[in-house]
Amino acid sequence: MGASAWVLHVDMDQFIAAVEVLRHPELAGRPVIVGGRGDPTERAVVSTASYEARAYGIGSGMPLKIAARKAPPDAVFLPVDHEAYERASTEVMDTLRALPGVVLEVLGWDECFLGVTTADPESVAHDAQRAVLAATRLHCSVGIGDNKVRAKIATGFGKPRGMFRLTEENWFDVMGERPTRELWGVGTKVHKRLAAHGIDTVRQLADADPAVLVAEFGPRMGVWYRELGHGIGPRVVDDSPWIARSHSRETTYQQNLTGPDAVHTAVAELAHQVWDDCATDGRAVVRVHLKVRYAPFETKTIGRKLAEPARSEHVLVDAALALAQRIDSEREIRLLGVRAEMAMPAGDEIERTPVRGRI
DNA sequence: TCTGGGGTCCTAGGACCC
DNA sequence: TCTGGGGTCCTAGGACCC
Repeated sequence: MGASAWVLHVDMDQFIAAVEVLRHPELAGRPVIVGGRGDPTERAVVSTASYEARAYGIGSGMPLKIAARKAPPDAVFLPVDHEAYERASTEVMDTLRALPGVVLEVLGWDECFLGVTTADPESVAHDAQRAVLAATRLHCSVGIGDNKVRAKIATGFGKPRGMFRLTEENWFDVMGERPTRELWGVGTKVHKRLAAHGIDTVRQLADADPAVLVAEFGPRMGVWYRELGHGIGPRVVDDSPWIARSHSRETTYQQNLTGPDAVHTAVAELAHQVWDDCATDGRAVVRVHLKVRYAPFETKTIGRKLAEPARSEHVLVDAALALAQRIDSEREIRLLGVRAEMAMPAGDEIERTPVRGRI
């Protein structure tokens, strides 16, 4: 059996909760919920729940208030500590990058793709798990696939601490009868729109009329979703350094905000923070957006391209404040956000793919 | 039941030009 | 007076991901 090209998807098990338990060994075995500032009465959501907490139906993205209601008395709520997870993440990625013959593409704090040519991908997956555990005392699961889509989906079948292989050969056996929602890139909205066409399962999506999908979702996404049904996806693992296309800052207010003065102050502050992020990258700003969430939950965005790329803070702040005039400051505002798109380096003709996830 | 913060990419529709 | 067809750029909004 000769060597061939494989994609491995490495995903840390309950990463954030695991990092917290390493620092606080006395929390081992207890339901740990990390989110916001660690105060379950605030407007915030769960970043990660430990397996013990998941047993009570608590999961990522859930409002902390709901989590608090479901949690048992011995549950622990902790604040998010970005720097700690960043450090742990760097250790994990450096460890994996050092494996012989692999190309590593970072997907997020706690996951990455490894590209490797081998006759025995399971053995590489084992090496990856052992190396990460030895270096960081953290466990991970590995999906093995013949492309990124299959590797990514495979990981879920390997959790926790295991591995799973998903390829063209077993794709329909494993995924054919499962709901389209389980595909990477199909969320609740698309799941519903597909169901309206009688498409509920992965196999039905694979067999769907491309013309119907294109009419519903457009030329690019329509074609993409059908390919997802077949488990088709990109195979190239790209280790080129990440270049952010934009930076943004947003805050949800614990008490709704209202009035022009409050809006002006908040937008100026956010724009200032965004400028710091862009300045760190050393790149000019080409476009500015404002995001407003009016209570109860109506989101609006307002944007404008700058007349020319901006390299100074006051241009960004002024542009944001000009856009802020279009906010209805008489209404109750839950959230404000400022986003700056930056000029990309010349020759940014990388192929885009609807599979997202890089954060 | 109440919905964070940081991102990426896609699409619709209008303005404008030839 | 009523009016085509195509292309590009821009804004707004939506969906998804971790």
